[in-house]
Amino acid sequence: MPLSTDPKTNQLLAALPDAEWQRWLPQLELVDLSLGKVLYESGNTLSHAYFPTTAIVSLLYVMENGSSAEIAVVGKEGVVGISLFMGGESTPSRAVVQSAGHGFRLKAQIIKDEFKRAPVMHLLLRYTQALITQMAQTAVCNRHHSLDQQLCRWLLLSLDRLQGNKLVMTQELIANMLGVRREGVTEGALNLQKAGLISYSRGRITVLDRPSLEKRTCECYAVVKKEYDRLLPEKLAA
Amino acid sequence: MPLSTDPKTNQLLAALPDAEWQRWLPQLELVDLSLGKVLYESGNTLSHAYFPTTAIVSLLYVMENGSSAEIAVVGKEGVVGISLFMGGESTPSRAVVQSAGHGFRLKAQIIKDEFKRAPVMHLLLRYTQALITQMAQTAVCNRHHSLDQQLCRWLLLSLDRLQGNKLVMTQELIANMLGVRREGVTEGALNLQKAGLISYSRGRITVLDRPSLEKRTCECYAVVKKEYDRLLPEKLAA
DNA sequence: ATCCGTATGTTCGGTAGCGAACATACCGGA
DNA sequence: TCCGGTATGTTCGCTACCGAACATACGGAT
Repeated sequence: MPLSTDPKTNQLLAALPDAEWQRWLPQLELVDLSLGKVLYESGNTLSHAYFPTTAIVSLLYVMENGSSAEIAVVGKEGVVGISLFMGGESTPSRAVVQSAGHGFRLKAQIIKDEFKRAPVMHLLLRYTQALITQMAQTAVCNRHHSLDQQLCRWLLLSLDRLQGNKLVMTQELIANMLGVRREGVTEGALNLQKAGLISYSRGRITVLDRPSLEKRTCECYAVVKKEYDRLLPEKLAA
Repeated sequence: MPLSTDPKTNQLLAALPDAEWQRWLPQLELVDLSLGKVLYESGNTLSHAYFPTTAIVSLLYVMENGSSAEIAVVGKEGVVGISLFMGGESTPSRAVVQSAGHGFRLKAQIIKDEFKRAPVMHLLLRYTQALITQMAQTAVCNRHHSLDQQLCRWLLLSLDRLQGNKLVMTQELIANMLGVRREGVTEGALNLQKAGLISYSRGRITVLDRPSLEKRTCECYAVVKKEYDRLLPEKLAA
């Protein structure tokens, strides 16, 4: 029977190759994870990575208006603080203990040292973290924001991934992407057209007033954009 | 002005350290990414990683009933096929070209070889992929499933991350996690209690009939569970 | 110049979940 | 044993979005 004080109750620690296990064991610190404890706050640099044994930790996205959505749960199968080895140092999410228990933690520097040896990987891992942010924000946006706002977000994100201010994209396709009905997209697009922000015809969309689009969308766009810019600046320090 | 036939239009390729750039360049294959082209299908092993230059690719989760939701977009800033270096080989998502254009691809084996050198990382990256699946599925679930189903999913995911069949958790907290009103959770919990699947009182929930809970939830639970089991089996080949 | 496929627009009833306000009832501590 | 705080239950009107069915109209191909 695994005890909460046995690091190997955590399945990741249990699965460590022997060499790493030997290196890490003396550094592992048993911690009490009491209900509501915040392991890291949105945007903060992490001091430790946490390996829960008997606790559950929620990864939360908190909106500007305070409403929130869980984007993932971490328990004895995982680790809290993936940004430490993803290379991004922080994430726009918050980690909160959702069910009290124990776990082990490892100083941030130790985790980071472990990953220092791989050069290319850093680049791709940083990108991965940006992608993960986008996914998480999508989940939150699906929960909390209107179709109109999501449409703006989607247009902006798509524009950022191309050059220019035109998109070749039918409303039907956009609806599939957003997971809504085509009619809903028609309505949203009409609103934007009436407001003079975009114009479109048979699958060709032109963005006429990007600043207004950015004003109209929810915060989700900015969060994602900011993370991409942070993690993947134009001039990447290789 | 970046051309679609210049690999460095893709920002990840542009940011490669020189050594890797020299190694990869001869292997990069220019490909035409036409609208609707499927770069990989849910669950399939990837043959290539794709670095778009002028195309946009959507990562889609497709539900059993055919409805779908985009969980992320990839354009010139990124790469399609992160599971290749995450170690999971495949994902339960589909990648579809959403805006025609060009890109470069690299054979799967080449990407994998690049990452062969790092032992511990494999473990954590596999875990990360499982976590990503959970996030993506959360986004889809938020969009398409009823609060009742999401509640079942949430209970099951939480149980999997602890031992036993009890949870210490108020409905208020669950509501925060799911990003819904507490009243909605109350209603859902009542339904489950009436049906004899759970019992609860003042923050203590006991699951009485787990199989029925699994029948009642949406497919999202199974998808996530399966990915965790696949990527992190009890006996991990280190 | 016309035709047809496909993209877009419109309407209608139905419903899940929201926001707000309030009612009950359990449990632990004084 | 009683009290107070907190957890749970209930109601009401409202709105965004759904599903379905149908109307219009653009624009490329012949």
